[in-house]
Amino acid sequence: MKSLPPKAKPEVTVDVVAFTVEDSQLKVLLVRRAREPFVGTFTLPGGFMWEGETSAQAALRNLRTKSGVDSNIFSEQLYTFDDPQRDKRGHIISVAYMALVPLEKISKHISLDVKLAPVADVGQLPFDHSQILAYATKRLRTKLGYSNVAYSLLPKLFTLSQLQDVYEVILGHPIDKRNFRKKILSLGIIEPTEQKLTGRKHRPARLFKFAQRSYAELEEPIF
Amino acid sequence: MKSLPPKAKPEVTVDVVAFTVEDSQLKVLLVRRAREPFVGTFTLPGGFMWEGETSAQAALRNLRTKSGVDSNIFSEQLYTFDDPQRDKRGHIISVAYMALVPLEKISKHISLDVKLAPVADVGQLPFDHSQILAYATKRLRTKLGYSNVAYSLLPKLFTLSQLQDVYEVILGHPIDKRNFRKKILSLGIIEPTEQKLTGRKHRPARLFKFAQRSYAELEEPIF
DNA sequence: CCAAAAGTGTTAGTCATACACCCATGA
DNA sequence: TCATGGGTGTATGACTAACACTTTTGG
Repeated sequence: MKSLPPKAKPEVTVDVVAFTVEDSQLKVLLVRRAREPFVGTFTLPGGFMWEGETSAQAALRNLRTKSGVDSNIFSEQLYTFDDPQRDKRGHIISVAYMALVPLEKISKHISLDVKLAPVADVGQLPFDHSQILAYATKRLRTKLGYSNVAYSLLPKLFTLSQLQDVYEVILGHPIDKRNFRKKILSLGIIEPTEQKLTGRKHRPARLFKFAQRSYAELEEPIF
Repeated sequence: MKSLPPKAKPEVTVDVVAFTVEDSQLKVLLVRRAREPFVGTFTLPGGFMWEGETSAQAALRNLRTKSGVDSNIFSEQLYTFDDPQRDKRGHIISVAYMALVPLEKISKHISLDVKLAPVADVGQLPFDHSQILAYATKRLRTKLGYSNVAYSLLPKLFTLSQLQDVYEVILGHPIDKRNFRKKILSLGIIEPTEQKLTGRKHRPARLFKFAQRSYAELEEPIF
């Protein structure tokens, strides 16, 4: 291998894959680019990392300034994408983050420049954002299997059917209702409340809450 | 949050956690630093990433130039460590890599400046290298459970006891010999050969090989 | 013949899976 | 009273975990 000039250094950006579940579909937040390259097309929100901040801060800052989504959401670093060709402007590496947001915290920010796209049919995204999205989707699926992350996609109170829907949508296959309830309750990560969800045209569902609304890994896998 | 000057950018380095198994212990490769800060102390091999190369290339390049270890080893990106305070010289982020090396490929490079330290008692390392090492150790443990990575720590031919030793050392607990053999053989990731390992003062062991000597993830977890 | 590691099956318990009906409500 | 989703138990098969003795070699 040739020695390149040791003083030429790549620049660092962050990109955020913000997921939510809507209408029994896994969706990702996309924003319209304000600049070249790819002005006007929808991409993952992202931008340059600044000196003095962490990439995690940069990720949330970019998510906030580009989409308005803010406040107390789950996020975690995924992977650093660094193919020298990934951005035509030069060698720009990207630290990718995944954010999980309950729908209620996104809806009000939807606009002409901020949209939710079903992951199943986003099509091609600019840069290597399709690759980043694929990586994030896989990570989310895996993570669901050994942690309580589902809390970050649901409101404080939810029904078991809503919870099951989150699992089915992300795992991509149906789950038996009785087995799901047995399993999830035996893990002790959620607790029943006295409240019920009424006003639907069927039997009211009991509302549950997560025992802990912060990330925790489980001893034994769920699946 | 205040707007920092958008043109100040962090610099990018790579650090490599190179594991091997020796004497029934998980060990990590450390090299003596040639420069300030921390001249003369042992740290993970690493260095600046250059423009035009990927971080994966930078990781293997640094491993090679600082320790001599080369040629066809397993490596994967772990995580990007980016606390602005992690390096006193300024905001320098590090893309951490894990490398897995069979002992035979390391031994000849051991010297006054290159050593193997048991992970169980390395003590504190400079920078945030202890944190990086802890992260790598956890990743390795997890990965062992759903992939064939063990191949990367063993010679082409090995006995079942050697393989079991790798698992026990990394997982940190003993495994029942009969159950281990049953399980690992049922997965089909290794195959028996006709050869035996003789010359020991006990019954010769059959030698096995991995069906595939490249990374593969398993359908079902091993543990 | 002794020491050392190699090699080999069975059993009991636990866990995952498959499966169908009644209930409470709003319209 | 009908349509809709909420809520519940059991039985079977599969897998995990625990366990001890014989074999083959070198010294």
